[in-house]
Amino acid sequence: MTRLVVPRAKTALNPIIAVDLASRGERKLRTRAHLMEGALELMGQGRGFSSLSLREVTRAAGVVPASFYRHFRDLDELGLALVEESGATLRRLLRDVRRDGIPLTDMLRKSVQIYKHHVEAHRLHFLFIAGERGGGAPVIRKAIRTEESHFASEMAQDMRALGLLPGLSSETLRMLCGLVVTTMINAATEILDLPRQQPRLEKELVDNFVRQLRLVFLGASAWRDR
Amino acid sequence: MTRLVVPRAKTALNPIIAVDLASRGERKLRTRAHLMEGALELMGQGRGFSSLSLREVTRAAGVVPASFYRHFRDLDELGLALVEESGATLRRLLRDVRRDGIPLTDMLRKSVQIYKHHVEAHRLHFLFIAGERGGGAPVIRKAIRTEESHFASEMAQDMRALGLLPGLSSETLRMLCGLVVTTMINAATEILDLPRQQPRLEKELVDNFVRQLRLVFLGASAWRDR
DNA sequence: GCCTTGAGTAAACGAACGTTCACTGAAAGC
DNA sequence: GCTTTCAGTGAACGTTCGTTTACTCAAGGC
Repeated sequence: MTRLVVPRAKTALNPIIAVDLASRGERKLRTRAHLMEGALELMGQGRGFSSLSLREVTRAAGVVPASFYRHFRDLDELGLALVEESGATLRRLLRDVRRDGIPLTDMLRKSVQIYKHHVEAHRLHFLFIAGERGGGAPVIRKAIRTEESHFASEMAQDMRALGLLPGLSSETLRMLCGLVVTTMINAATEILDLPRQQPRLEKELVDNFVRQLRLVFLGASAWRDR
Repeated sequence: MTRLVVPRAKTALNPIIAVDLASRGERKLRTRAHLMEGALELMGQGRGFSSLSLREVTRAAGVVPASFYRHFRDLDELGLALVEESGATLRRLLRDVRRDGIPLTDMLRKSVQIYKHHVEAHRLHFLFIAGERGGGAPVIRKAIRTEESHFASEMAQDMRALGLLPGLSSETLRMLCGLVVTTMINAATEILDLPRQQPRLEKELVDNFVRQLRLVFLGASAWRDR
C-alpha cells in the first residue's frame, strides 16, 4: 500500500515509525501528552490559552484534528488537564523544599532562589497558571484557584510542622499563606517576563520579591489574634 | 460552536435617526466607545480578550466589520485603548479616596469597602485589568503593568503626603505599595467572581482582604531600613 | 489464528473569520 | 450652493475553524 502523504516532521511519535516503542496504551498517553505540550508551547509564544484553536493544538502535537477527540471532549477539558499537571508542578515545589530543608539563616532569600529556579525550570506550567488564573474561561480559572488554595493550605501545614510562627492561629496562618501565594504567582509573571541576560533587572526583581515577603513575615510575627 | 449574541439596539446610535444628536467628530468618538464597550461586554460574559474576534466586537457595537478599521488598526490597538481607559478608572479610585479623606479609625476596613464598591461599579474595567495582566498578548500585559506601576507610585506619594509611615524610605514605601496593589487586584478577581446574594461569602472575602492588608501594614510599621 | 478494538487518518461540511474594495450620503469647508 | 471629506455600508475573497464521517490497520483478547 502506497502512502501519498509526506511523512510528518515529528517522526518520534509517528506510529508507523515508532511502532515498536510502546504498547497501545502507552502510545495513547504519549499522544495525549503531546497535545498538552503543544498547547503549552503555543502559549509560550505569548498566546492566551483561550485564543488557541483546536486545529493549532493538533498541528503542534503532530496529529490530525479528528484525533483530538480520542483524548479530550474539547479544549476546556484539555485546559483542565493542564491545570492538574501544573498543580502537580506547583506541589513539587513544596516537596522539594521540604526534602532539602531550609536553613534558618537567610531563609527567605534562599526560598526565593529555589522558587525562581523552579519557575524557570517549569516555565510553561507557571506561564499557564499565571496567565489563566485571572482571565480565560471561568471553569479553568476556578480550577486554578482551587489548586492555589490547596497549595496555600499545604504551605500552612508545613509551617506548622516546622514550628514557624507558633503564635498564629490556623486561620491566620492560612490567611498569611494565601497572601504569600498571591505574591509568589505575581512574581512568577515578572520572572517569566524578564529579558534574558539582564542581571541588573534580575537582581532588582529578586530583591523586591524578598523584601515583600520579609515585610509580610515581619507583619506575621507581630500579629496578635484577638 | 454557535454563539447567540444579542445585537445592540441600533436606534440609539443609528446616524439616520440620531442625525441631529451630535457633530461628526462626536459621533465618531461614540462609535469608537461602542466598540470598546462591546469588547468589554463580551469579556463580561466570561471570555478572555484574546479570544474575541473582530467581527464579534463590531457585532456587539452595532456596526459592520469594515467600520472597525476607521478606529483601530487591529484588536491589539483596541486593547491598548482599553488599558488606558481602565487605568483612568483605577486612578479615579485614588482621587476619590483623596477627596473624601479617610478617617484614621478603622481606616483599612473603610478603604476596602470603598475599593469593593469601586470594583463593582466598574466591573468590566477591573475584569479587563485582572484578566489581561497575567495572560493575553504581551503588549497589552506590559501596558497594564505600567499602569499598575504608576498607580503604586501615586499611592506611595499620597501616603507620603498624608504622613503615613514616615519612617519608611521612599524605596520601601514603593515596594509596600507594589505589594498592596498586587493584593488589591487579586482581591478584585475574587470580588468579581462572587456569586450574587451570598452575604456570608462576601463577608468572608472582605474580612480576609482586610486582614491581609492589616498584616502588610503591620509589617510596614515594624520595618526598619538598614 | 481469527476477531475485536480503537488510535489515528483523510476528506468533507458549513460557519466564522480578517481584510479589501468600491460605494453612499450627510457633515464640514469654502 | 458646490465640493470635499470620511464614517459607515455591503459584498466579496481566501483562510481557518470545529465537527462528523467512513476508513485503515496494528495491538490485544480469546
